[in-house]
Order: sequence, then C-alpha cells, then structure tokens
Amino acid sequence: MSPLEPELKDDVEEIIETIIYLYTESRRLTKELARRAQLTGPQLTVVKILESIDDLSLSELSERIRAQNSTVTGIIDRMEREGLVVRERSTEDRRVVKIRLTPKGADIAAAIPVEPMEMFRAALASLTKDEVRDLLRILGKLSKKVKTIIKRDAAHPRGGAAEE
Amino acid sequence: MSPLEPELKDDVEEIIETIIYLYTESRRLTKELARRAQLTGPQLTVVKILESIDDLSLSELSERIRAQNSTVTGIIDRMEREGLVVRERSTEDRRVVKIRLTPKGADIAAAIPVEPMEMFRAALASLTKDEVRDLLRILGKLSKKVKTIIKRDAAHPRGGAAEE
DNA sequence: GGGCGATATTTCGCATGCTAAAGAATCCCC
DNA sequence: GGGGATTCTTTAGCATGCGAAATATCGCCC
Repeated sequence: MSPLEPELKDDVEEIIETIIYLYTESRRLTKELARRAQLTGPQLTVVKILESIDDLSLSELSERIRAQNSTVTGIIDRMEREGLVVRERSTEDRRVVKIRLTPKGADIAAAIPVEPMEMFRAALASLTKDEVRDLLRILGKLSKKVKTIIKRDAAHPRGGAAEE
Repeated sequence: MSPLEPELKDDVEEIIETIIYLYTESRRLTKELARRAQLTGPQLTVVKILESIDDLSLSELSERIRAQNSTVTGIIDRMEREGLVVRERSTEDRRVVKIRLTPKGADIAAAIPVEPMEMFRAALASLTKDEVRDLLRILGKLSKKVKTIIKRDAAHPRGGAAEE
C-alpha cells in the first residue's frame, strides 16, 4: 500500500511545489486579466459564470467558486455597488437571493474574450494525448486518496492528518 | 505542438479542477491542524520553517511562503504580539530584520508533530513509484510551459494569456 | 395553525493577501 | 565622500476569505 521510499521524498516535495506553483500562477494571471477590465479576480469569475447561467442564487454561486457564503456576500456587495450585478429576492422562496448581471456587467463580461484559466489550457495543450490521460488518471487517484484520508480524519479528528 | 483535440477538453477541465481541489484541500487541512495549536495556517507554516532554520530575514521568509513582504509583515506583527517570535535588527545590514522563534514559539512548534502538507504526502504514498515519476515528469513539463507562456505574455502584455 | 428544526443570507470580527508609496539604510560610481 | 539608484521593511487602503452568531423564511409535524 505504501511503496514510497526515502529516495522519492524529494520527488514528493517537488510535486507539491509544482501543484502550488501552478495554482498560484493561474490565480495571479486571472487577477491580471481582470485588472484590465477594472475588476478583481473573483469578480471576473463571477461575471463570467453569470454570463452563461444568469439567475443563480448566492449559495449556488458560492459553491461554484468554492467560497463561503459570507465571502460571496461581500463580493456581491461590492459588485452591486459598482453596478455590475443586482440582487433579486426569489418569489418562490423568499430566503433565496438571485444574482443577475446588469447590462453594464454583461458588457464587461462580453468584452473579456478569454476564460480565466485559459493559460492553463494552453499549457496543457503542449502535452501529448497520453500524457494528458496519464496526468488525469494519476491526479484522480491522488484526489480519491485525499478524500479517503479526509473522511477518516473527520471521523477521528485528533491526530495529524497522515498517521498510518 | 498542439495535439489537443476537442474530445480532450473535458479532461483538461477535470485536471484543472483536480489541481484546484488538491491545493485548497491541503490548505484547509493545514489550517485545521494549526487551529489545534491556537495558530492560523500561515503562522503554523512560519513556526515550522523557523524551527529548522532559525534566523531568517523577513524577505527570505516571504519568499519561502510565497507571499509579499507586506503580507508577512502583518503575520509577524501578530505573531510577535502573541509572543511567538521576535524581530531582531541585523547588525551587518541594518535594513534587514531577522525573525527568531521565542521559547514559547519553539515549544509550540515542537508540539506539532506533523508537517503541513503531510496529508498530501500520505496520499502520494498510495501511488506506485512509476506513477510518482510520471506525475513529476508531466507536471514539470506543464509548469515549464506555463513559465514560457508567462514570459511571452510579460513581453507582450495586451491580449489574453493564451492566444496562439 | 403554531411552534420548532432546517435552510439561506447577512453581519461581525479577524487574518490574510495584494499594490503603491513612504522610510531607512546600503551600494556604487564619479 | 557625496548623491542617486537600489534594497529591505513598513504603512495604508482595499478586497478576499473564514467561522460564528444573528435574521429571515420555510417545512414539517403534532
């Protein structure tokens, strides 16, 4: 189950480093792209999501951008202040707030041609088909394992995250 | 150069999703681990770095945790307030501030047995040697390509990040 | 039909995290 | 050896980002 040997330790470090690098770099680029349209990174993400899905509740939006509701409340506050989106109370369930792009918000979204993460996509295009397939398979296995560890850790939340 | 075909588009999405998942999850776990010692995530990281390297300048520390100096200034402010570290002006170069663990900080560091990212390491241990090697190779190729794209983009910073 | 637990959103307080600009100290070059 | 460019750190202002508690509403169950 654990064929990992000492000599591979550095490899492990490097894999972690690389994943962190790829993540932070893609985020930085999203931010830079957003800046050209006078938006912040998360605001660009929200605008692009609403462009294709108009009419999303705050909770649904939070889930999509992997943030807490309270975080998204703040983001939407500022976007509403800037006239990019509007809040609309749902008529079916008055607890729910629907977020919708304003014409101004839609214009800005349309004016930004590339998706966030486009850079990532371009980089992945330099890999061969087989490499993409391998990468996907291995990362999938990795994240499945992580999910298992987390589940076990949630059940016995007292040690570190990795004791055998 | 770009053998990526339409049918692989979903694979690309999934790879990106997985990398984001792995990154955010490892961060969340670091934070949870830190909480048990009354620390925040970055504070745990700093304490663990200083445990092995005592005597690091603020800039060096920033570089290690991939954050801006101004961010680290704030983190160190709060850690100093809590009595975890002290600032010492360097005698050789009086512009430099050395950060050092206090006995209290050292105790806390010693009391936390696992490294941040340990969960990651445990998950990687479920891969075979060959998989680790492949993953490392492919991620390396990927990040090299990203670096190239960034460099090109920095030279011509006007379009999106990925135009061909 | 009234109360009670569950769900959706907001508020509050705090800790990152960034950029730009200010403040110190050093370097370097004439 | 003096001054300007450079480097190290901090300050200021803002935008996430989180958890916990407060609010509002809904659903259900008796």
